[in-house]
Amino acid sequence: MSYNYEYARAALTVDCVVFGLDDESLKVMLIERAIKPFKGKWALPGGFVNVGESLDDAAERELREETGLRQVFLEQLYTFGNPKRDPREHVVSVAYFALTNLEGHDVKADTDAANAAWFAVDDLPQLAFDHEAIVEAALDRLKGKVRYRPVGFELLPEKFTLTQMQKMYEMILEKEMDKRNFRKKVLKLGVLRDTNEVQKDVSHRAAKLYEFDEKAYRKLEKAGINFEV
Amino acid sequence: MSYNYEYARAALTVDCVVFGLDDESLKVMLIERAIKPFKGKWALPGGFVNVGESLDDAAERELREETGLRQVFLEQLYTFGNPKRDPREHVVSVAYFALTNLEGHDVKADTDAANAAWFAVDDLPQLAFDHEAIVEAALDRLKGKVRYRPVGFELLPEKFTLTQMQKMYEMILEKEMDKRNFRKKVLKLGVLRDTNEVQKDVSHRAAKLYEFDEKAYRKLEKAGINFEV
DNA sequence: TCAAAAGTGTTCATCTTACACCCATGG
DNA sequence: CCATGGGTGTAAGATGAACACTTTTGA
Repeated sequence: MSYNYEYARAALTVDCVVFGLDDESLKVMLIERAIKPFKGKWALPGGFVNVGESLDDAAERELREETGLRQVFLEQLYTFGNPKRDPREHVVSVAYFALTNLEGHDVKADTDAANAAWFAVDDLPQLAFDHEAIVEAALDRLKGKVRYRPVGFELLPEKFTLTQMQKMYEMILEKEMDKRNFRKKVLKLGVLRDTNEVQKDVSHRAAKLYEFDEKAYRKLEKAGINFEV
Repeated sequence: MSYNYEYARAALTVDCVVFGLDDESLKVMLIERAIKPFKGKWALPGGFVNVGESLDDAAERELREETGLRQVFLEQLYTFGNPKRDPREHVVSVAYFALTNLEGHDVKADTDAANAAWFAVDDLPQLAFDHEAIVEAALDRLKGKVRYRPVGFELLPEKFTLTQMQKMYEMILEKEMDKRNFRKKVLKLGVLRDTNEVQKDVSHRAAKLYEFDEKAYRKLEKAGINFEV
């Protein structure tokens, strides 16, 4: 089977920058390429968009196929179209960025990717294609977005402590924050619900656990009050 | 001549949302389609991306070819890939948004477009394809961006009065601002250079003319001080 | 009883907002 | 001399930044 067009066409792919967080650092998921070009190099999960398939669907599908991840927060980032970015031919890639909580997402490359793993964003291996630039753009977007949109919660477990939340902001924004001011500010926002539970199995005073209250957030958003950390 | 691929490929286009400003309103440039589909309907300037051509180049080229505009501020916005957005086949469009000052840019459709004209954003005709959604996205981006990036200056003449600048913000953000507070704030930012010139041919006290001081802005940006209106 | 992290208020400086009148110019 | 927009300051309230000690818990 083959397809014929009057004019030449670039190929179209999606690539996903998936962020995860643990105690140590902000991480990105990479897969080891099983095929040429850049065979053996680390790259972002992604692949070709099918004709008739929306871009969002393609990103979701590739993520599922290559990393086993589903139902993560996924948002279009930017489209990379430099004709030299792929050595084979002109391949335009629509990049997505995704946030997920690392806990319980042990990655197994359950498909044709050779291998999948999390890497700290400040210690990435050399990447295939222009994927370094894509990760860079995703990081910029994350940094810009996290301060005025409640996206960071996707990186945390469902129930989290204020200290975990503060550390998330500190890791993403790469600056330290004052504990008292941080708590005052986020509690005043009114989007955290106290679960009346506390941490278990910690060898110090157990912290309260909070949840992000999506409904409350939507209400505030409609009222024109804006989230800002 | 024809081109052959092993897998089907979507077509790739760019579309540009070009904003301009006059005393009355924020405007968008549209062209009347000379060919099917949607022949006779208004649409965003744009067209097919050539293989081997970068997306930015394609956007610039299409803008030049279809509207005669050059050297406008042009930035990638979002990529629209719904397979149904073009009735012919799956066409993925990378949308750009552009800012230009309307003065002296009399549009002449100097090419194959039937006609080109400016329309107030709050009074657009029915548009071809999903171009309404694209304009919407561009407006959202403009509103979000103008408050913390000095992009609005692209919409003003090179030398402008503070009142013109204030009106620009009021039109984009759709809310009124206090004259004294506005002036205090923007002058304190330190990115406006007083040209020592004043308006001519006005039948009232002539206002001072200012220029945007790009160098000063870059310095402040490097120092980590951020622009915010 | 010690180590480790949780939790909590006040002060000072800065920024935001609201608000009204005189000035310069051309017709 | 009048119409039109240009230009200016102050006070009150809200917000942001700096800062240190006590509490709880498990080992």
